Amino acid sequence: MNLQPPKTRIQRKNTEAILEAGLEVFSQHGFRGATLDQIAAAAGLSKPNLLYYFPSKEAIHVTLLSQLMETWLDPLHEMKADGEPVEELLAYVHRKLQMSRDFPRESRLFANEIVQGAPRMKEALAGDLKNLVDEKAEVIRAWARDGKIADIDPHHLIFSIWALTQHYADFDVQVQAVLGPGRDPIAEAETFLHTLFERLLAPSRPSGPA
Amino acid sequence: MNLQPPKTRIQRKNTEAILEAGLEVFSQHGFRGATLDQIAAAAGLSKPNLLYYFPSKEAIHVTLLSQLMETWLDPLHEMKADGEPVEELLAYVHRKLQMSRDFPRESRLFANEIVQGAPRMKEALAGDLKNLVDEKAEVIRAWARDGKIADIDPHHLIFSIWALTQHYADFDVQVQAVLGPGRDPIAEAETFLHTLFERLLAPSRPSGPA
DNA sequence: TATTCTTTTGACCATCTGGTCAAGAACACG
DNA sequence: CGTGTTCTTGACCAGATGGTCAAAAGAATA
Repeated sequence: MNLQPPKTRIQRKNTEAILEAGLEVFSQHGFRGATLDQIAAAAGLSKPNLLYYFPSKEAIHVTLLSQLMETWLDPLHEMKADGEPVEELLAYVHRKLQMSRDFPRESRLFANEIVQGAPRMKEALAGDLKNLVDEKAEVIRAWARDGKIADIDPHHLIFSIWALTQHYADFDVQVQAVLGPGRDPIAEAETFLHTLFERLLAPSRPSGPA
Repeated sequence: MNLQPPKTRIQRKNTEAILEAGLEVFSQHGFRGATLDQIAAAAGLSKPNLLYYFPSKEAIHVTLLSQLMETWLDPLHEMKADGEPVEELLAYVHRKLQMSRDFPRESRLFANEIVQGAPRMKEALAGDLKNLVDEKAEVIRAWARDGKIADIDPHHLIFSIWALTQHYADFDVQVQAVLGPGRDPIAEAETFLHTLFERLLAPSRPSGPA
């Protein structure tokens, strides 16, 4: 078992290479679809060498998943109760969409895991994730109560943000196939989603300070 | 190789059982994650017997996928240019959400395939799917031009319907984990999505006959 | 340079998995 | 009932795959 922070320079380099390779391969083929040989090759190591750094295939996967969880929750964490509600929510949408652009593999790794029933993540979902979402849902509910945004279900609002933004990473092949070549799906999505959430969130009877 | 429509009663029964089992197993584990033994067991057959009806694992998968494609496009097909625009679109959302409720395995089978790059479906996506979507996008564009609905990108509108409805099937574990027990996610989604699309589609300056 | 600790690897293994095959069981039908 | 056809299965196989191990090669340190 390795220590949490790799000690030597060479250890750090190789564990990083393995995780990068694992991300690449797992996100493309899923856990069972990925092979140690693929990952080893992608990391530029021999299979036994790879297993010198991680005790098993599953260990690599688990490490990736738990690292990912933090990155994944970050954008939601950044949404602050004391900001301007619509702005805060639109900014959250923006951050999530940027993640689809910048970290599509991470998104697909996550998607693969969830679609298949999250066998290795259920606790995290019902734990950290649920807690954070519940907390932010309360913030959103308060905004709605104050008439700052429309009165909609906060949980489903958050789901809709996830669904709409991650779609552009997870279903990228489909999006590309349907749109055809020469387009920038995420740039277009930026505009579209801005409009969508602006309209969805606009309070019925605006209560304006300013 | 089997004839398209299974001849004998027993052939029909077994091929059906196999496809049902395949759907169950593939949708839960993905193509590579599924094993012939699992499928055979789920179908109540021995592995060699299963291979008497389908020449290979891939053949089962392909059969499922192509059958699925039709079912999948149906709800969009039903959206008619001569209906009331907002109604037609909301009805489409409704149908898609019902599919998430009634055919979650089909949705996940599809999701698995797309997330992993659609290795066995790319042609279908760029062919039938793109054609249908382009056609319906034109209908939507016309509605927008006539001021019947808001002027938004039709392709991304369709993507948003897919993303939002399929999310409740594909990411069901996550939705359940976050919402906690004792709720009916899809019933709630029905309300939420109705509101969302109503607001999104409402034309800026209503052009009303009636 | 000698010694020790870390890193790397070739050879190997047990198991799993997709798929084959020949022979037996069940069935349809005259 | 007899016979040809369809259906089913136990035994088997080759290749892939996750993982082991002992020994070699490379740092690091003295």
